[in-house]
Amino acid sequence: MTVISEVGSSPISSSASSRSSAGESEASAIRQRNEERILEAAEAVFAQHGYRGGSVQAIAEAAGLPKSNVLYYVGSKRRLYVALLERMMARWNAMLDDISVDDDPAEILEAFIRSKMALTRAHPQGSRLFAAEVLGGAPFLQDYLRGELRDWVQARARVFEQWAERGLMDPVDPVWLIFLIWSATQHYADFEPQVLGITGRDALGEQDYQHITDFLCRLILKGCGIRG
Amino acid sequence: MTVISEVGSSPISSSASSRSSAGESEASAIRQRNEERILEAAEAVFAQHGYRGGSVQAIAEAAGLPKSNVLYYVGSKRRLYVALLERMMARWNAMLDDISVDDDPAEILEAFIRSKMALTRAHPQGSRLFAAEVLGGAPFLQDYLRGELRDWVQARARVFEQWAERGLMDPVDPVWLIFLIWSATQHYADFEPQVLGITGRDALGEQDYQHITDFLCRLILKGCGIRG
DNA sequence: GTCTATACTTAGATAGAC
DNA sequence: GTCTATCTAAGTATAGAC
Repeated sequence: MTVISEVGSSPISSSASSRSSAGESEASAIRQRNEERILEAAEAVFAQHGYRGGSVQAIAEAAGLPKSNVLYYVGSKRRLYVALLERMMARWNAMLDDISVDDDPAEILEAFIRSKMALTRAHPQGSRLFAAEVLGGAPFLQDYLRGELRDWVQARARVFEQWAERGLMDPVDPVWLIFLIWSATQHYADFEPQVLGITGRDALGEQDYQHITDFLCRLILKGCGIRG
Repeated sequence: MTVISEVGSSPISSSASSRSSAGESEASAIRQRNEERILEAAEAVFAQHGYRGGSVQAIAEAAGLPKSNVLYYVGSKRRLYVALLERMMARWNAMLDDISVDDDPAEILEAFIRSKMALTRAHPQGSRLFAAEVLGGAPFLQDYLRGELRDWVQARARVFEQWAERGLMDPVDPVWLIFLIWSATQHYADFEPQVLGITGRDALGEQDYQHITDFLCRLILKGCGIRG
């Protein structure tokens, strides 16, 4: 799975492999530790400021390391950014499991909403990173969007259409439906300051996410004519 | 209406006023022309890269002016950014005022969705600028979100609740409903590369927006139990 | 293998030329 | 009033020290 085309970059924090001695040595403890810190820090910084706006300096400070040290581990700002995007797309792909026409629409659609919401909830920074990348024109993710992800959406769309033909749901445009679900679920991570500002809270808790998920499931299923 | 608190900045391209001679002179033709170019260019650049990532250099190139010249007109990068945010928030406020407090839920809610969609459609760059600002933690817009916008949402929420009490719609959480509408409508501008990549088009036309708007109106109204 | 001093480029801003 | 040469800070990256 090579999500990003632009760069022939060997992933930074992949399962194994290092350029050190012969073949398959594990990364040293200190390296592993520093890389983890860097990845977390960088995800937050890039999520907040985008690729251009996120400085290695800011990442270094957030990771508690000298700037030059960060570059030693990750090679370049670009490679770091790509590694983060790949990590997030891997999470996304793990969520996109397959379904068949014979499954129950209500069950599947609800699982769809819930898993997307869980992904957003589990990785809000990754969600924002993705949002910033797309907002900036998706320079690194274009191929992924036009390829893998598109195929998945089209396949899913066909299933929805068949459900509609069988009268199991309204004949809504399946692609717009998928976008609606994605946008609604992403919103609580990506626009968190707006949500918090308007609701007057200082954080969204597990309960809030429960309520929101239930609300979305109910409204969307009903809106599609499932469980009418 | 002072949307942004941080800076005591006199707006750049306001209706009248200039620092020149005595009082109320009109901006010179050349100034007006250059400022317009700069505002448009800057909106695009900040929308793409955020505040930090958007360089004066990039804005200058997009506007067809030397970098130093841009700074002469706008004073500073910060002032320019604030002016753009204020312009966008003014549009937003104009939209919010537009929605009358009628008594027919279906009519109101549909008008709500349509006006928000029209705003996004009319100013996609402004929409992305706003998105980038909020994604970055809304450092400039916090007061607006916690103040004006919050009040508007709360007032509107109370109306929705009264409708639910009268049995005119399902008892959905009105604030989550508003967020759903905002996210769904914003999505087509903010995540345009994703939408285009997946649908395989190279632009969304007037027809697409019509279809999407109709789709959203139908699904959301039905989902709330209006026109059940 | 780990880290830092140094190089070079671009950033935002201004003082001064026209 | 309009515009540009110039300044200082911050940016990424690397060559070389430990």
